[in-house]
This record gives sequence, structure tokens and C-alpha cells, in this order.
Amino acid sequence: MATQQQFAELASQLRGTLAVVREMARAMPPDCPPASAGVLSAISRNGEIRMSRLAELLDIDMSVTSRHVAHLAERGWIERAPDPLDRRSRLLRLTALGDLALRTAQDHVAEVLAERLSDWPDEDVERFTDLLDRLRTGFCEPRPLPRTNT
Amino acid sequence: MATQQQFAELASQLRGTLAVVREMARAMPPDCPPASAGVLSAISRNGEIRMSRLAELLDIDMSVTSRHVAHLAERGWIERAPDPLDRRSRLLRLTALGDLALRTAQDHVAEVLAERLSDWPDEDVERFTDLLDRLRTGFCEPRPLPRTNT
DNA sequence: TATTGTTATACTCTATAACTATA
DNA sequence: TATAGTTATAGAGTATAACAATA
Repeated sequence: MATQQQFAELASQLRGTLAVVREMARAMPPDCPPASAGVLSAISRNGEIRMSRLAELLDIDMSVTSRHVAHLAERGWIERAPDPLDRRSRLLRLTALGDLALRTAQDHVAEVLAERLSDWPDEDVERFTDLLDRLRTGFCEPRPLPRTNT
Repeated sequence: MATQQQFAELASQLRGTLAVVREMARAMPPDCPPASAGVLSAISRNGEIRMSRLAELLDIDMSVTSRHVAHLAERGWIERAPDPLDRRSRLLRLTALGDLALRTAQDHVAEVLAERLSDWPDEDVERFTDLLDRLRTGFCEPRPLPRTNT
């Protein structure tokens, strides 16, 4: 396992990454802020989905998810259909307009990244994406209880 | 260069990393929120520093930096000395208390990372830290003007 | 009684603009 | 006139708590 020092450095770099995410956010269309793009992306990847599951995927509170979803629905980017199996619930799915908005947003950020990271070799981009994915997965997955030292 | 698709995926993973940073933030002491830790860390790395330079390093507006710095000064974690060369300016430096606060905060987040990433090999942590550093550097450094197609 | 989703309220972090005091 | 820093105000994103409808 890495040393305490190494983890501290990693943590610091992760905090520093917020500046990059902020920079990417500036490239987004005004009516599709990063949080909206994240919700669209999650729905697109998963297909029809419930609010509660969506909140779980995004790792944010359902109250927050609800507000983002309302924003998207106002723009006609998603549909909220009643769930025939549970009338408390709603099933969300992307509309054609929503799919277009998502693609547009993705194109914008990809362009910004391509411009700034033009000198990165392919494999570094791949490896980086993979590490980020593993980080998120390792964090958001439920963890076994920490072992006590008995 | 990587494809548009690869960059889009990278962007998505970077957005997803926000969830991890939020999770780490929950492990911070209540009077040392992540933003404060970031400022302490930057001052610690650079030694005595001016406000304007600090804002540049953190890539946030000076008005925001000013508020964070005021927060730290109230707690006795930094000192603000007048700059003998320019009386408009102030020189910031960590106090012993501030150094302690920083170390405490670093220990907390490192512990969280160590717990969640216990199965990561050393080299992955190193490589990941390096990639994050290169990303931030590639983004926050001034860029040459994009070439027009003439 | 518990759960799904919504709304009201508050907190953190950031940006823009107006201000002051020096340069 | 321009620059360093501060403060006031606004906006995006999140969390907690109270609520309505349904299970």
C-alpha cells in the first residue's frame, strides 16, 4: 500500500482538479450547466431510470436530483412517466431533444480537452480515464466495515 | 491525439470525480473546510506569498481568496505582514498553528483515501497523482493562441 | 409505518462589481 | 491612471428537514 505521504499528495491533486472542472464548466452552454449534463449523461447511459436510482448513481441527495430533473423536464430534455408498478415513483427517460443537448455539451467539453491536452498520447488519456473510473468506483461502492484491531 | 469520444469520456469521469472530492470533504474538521485546506497547502508549499500570487496558484478570483485568507487569519493559522516593497500588498505566511491544522487535515484525508484505496498498488497511486498534476498544469498554464486555419 | 419524491431553507464555494489605499 | 486587496451581492450546487402521496 502507498504511504500516508503519497495519499496526502493524491488528495491534494484531487482538490486541485476542481480548478480544471471549473474551467470545463465555463465551456458549457448557459442553459446546460455541468450538473445538468451529468444528469443527462447518467440517464443516457442507463436508459429509463427512477429518481432514487439516479440519485444513487450521481451520489447526490434525492432532493438535489429532483431539482436538476425538474430543470431538464422544463426544457423538454427528459420525460417523466408514471411508474405502473409503484405510483409514488416516476420513470425518467431522455427525449430526442435531450439527447441532442447532451451531445452538444459533450462536444463542447471534448473540444476544450482536446485543445488543452493535444500533446497527450492516446494511452495516457485512456489510462487516466481508467484510473478516474476506478477511483470513483472504489469510493462510491459500499465498503465492508473497517476491521477493528482485535 | 485521442479521439473526440475518448475526450468526452475523460470529461465525464472528471465530472464524476466531484463525488469523490465531496466525500473527502466530509472527512475534514468542521473549522477547516476543503477550500481552507487548499489555501493552507498552497501557502505551505510556496512559503511567504502575496494575495495576488496565491489567487493565481489556486486559480480562483482574488476576492474569493481574500475571504478564505480572512477565515484563516481569524483562526491564527496565517499571518498577514505588510509588504515593505509595496504598501498595498500583504505577505502571507503559515503560523505554527496553521501548520498543525494543515497536517491534521492532511492526515484525515490521507486516512480516508488509504481506507478506500487499500487495494491499489503503489505505482497506480503514483501514476494517478502524476496524471492529475499534468492535467492541472496543462489547464492552468497560459496557452498560446489557437491557430487559425489560414 | 415506511418509502418516493417534492419543496423550503441554509451552507459552501465561486464570480462580478464597487470601493479603498497605495503606486 | 492603474494595481492590490476588501467587501457586497448574486449564482450554482449541495444537504437537511418537513411535507404529500402511496406502499
